[in-house]
Amino acid sequence: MVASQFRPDLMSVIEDMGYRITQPRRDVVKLLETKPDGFGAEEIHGALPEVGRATVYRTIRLLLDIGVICKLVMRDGSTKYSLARVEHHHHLVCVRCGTVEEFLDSTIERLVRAIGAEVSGEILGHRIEFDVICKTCLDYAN
Amino acid sequence: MVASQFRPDLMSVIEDMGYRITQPRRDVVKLLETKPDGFGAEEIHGALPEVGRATVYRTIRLLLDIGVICKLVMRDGSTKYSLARVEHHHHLVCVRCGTVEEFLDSTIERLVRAIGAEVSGEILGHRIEFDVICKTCLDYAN
DNA sequence: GCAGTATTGAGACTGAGTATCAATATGGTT
DNA sequence: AACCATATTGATACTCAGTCTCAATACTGC
Ligand SMILES: [Zn+2]
Ligand SMILES: [Zn+2]
Ligand SMILES: [Zn+2]
Ligand SMILES: [Zn+2]
Repeated sequence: MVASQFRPDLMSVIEDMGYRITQPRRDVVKLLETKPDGFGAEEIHGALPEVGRATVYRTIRLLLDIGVICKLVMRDGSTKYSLARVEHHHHLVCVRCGTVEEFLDSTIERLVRAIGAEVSGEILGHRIEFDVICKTCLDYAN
Repeated sequence: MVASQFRPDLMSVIEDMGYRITQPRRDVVKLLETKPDGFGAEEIHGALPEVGRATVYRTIRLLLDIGVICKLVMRDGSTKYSLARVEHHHHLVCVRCGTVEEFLDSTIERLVRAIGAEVSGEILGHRIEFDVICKTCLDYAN
């Protein structure tokens, strides 16, 4: 089971994968559903004193495994996790405020597939990432 | 000064940037010029007992700053550095042997520029990375 | 060669993430 | 509703990559 295009209840995705529904998992998931712009692990931990640090990291790993969040390494080297709304997508990351936006473009996907034919070896996957200054930050600068 | 298309002597690039020519820097640069496939920082350090660990990391940072190597975060989370032969390029990373190959495609660059117009906000840069099984690993599997 | 400054190296330190393991919570069963 | 087997938790110790500190040393311009 994988996250659908329509953001189902994350807890039921976890359950469907055969994992148990626990209070810590509920807490973490509930919190990150309110943070669509990407969040750090320690940020979650700080906001949930009742959940152990190890459990926060374990839950993040679990959510990564089942594909409902994505991991992003920012330009400054820090790591952010962000809810995955759609299955295959890329990211626009604002270098100023850090906001993460998902990005889809069928043309680029077609091209990427075409490149597979030209390249020696077999392409298994790809990642595309844009460094941007988002609309909000641009407006704010004026 | 930035690395040219023709891999100039890295030491002179360093000198041109106003940094001093030192033995540790010579050692690190010399070693990594023999490792075109990407290398880890500890790997360099292990191979150069006469150079301090901090200096290895400092030299890597310096080379990143002047743009003659690139930093790659592998799928397993480990970090590799790899000589940059050409200025703007992307990477084909073999998920089996870890070999890093540089990749250029004018079509994708044109497309990426075109996307800039469609997107709200301003695109500053991009990164594209392919996970592949390289020719050698494919052949070896047969 | 000298002076002034950039660089070095040993080692302490940080921060993200993982391993350990006894204690606890969960879900299926009766 | 209590019971059991096991998945999960949390405190803590640990690892690993990378950075900081600072006294000692090496460069470079003069
Ligand atoms: Zn995403
Ligand atoms: Zn894609
Ligand atoms: Zn490269
Ligand atoms: Zn490009």
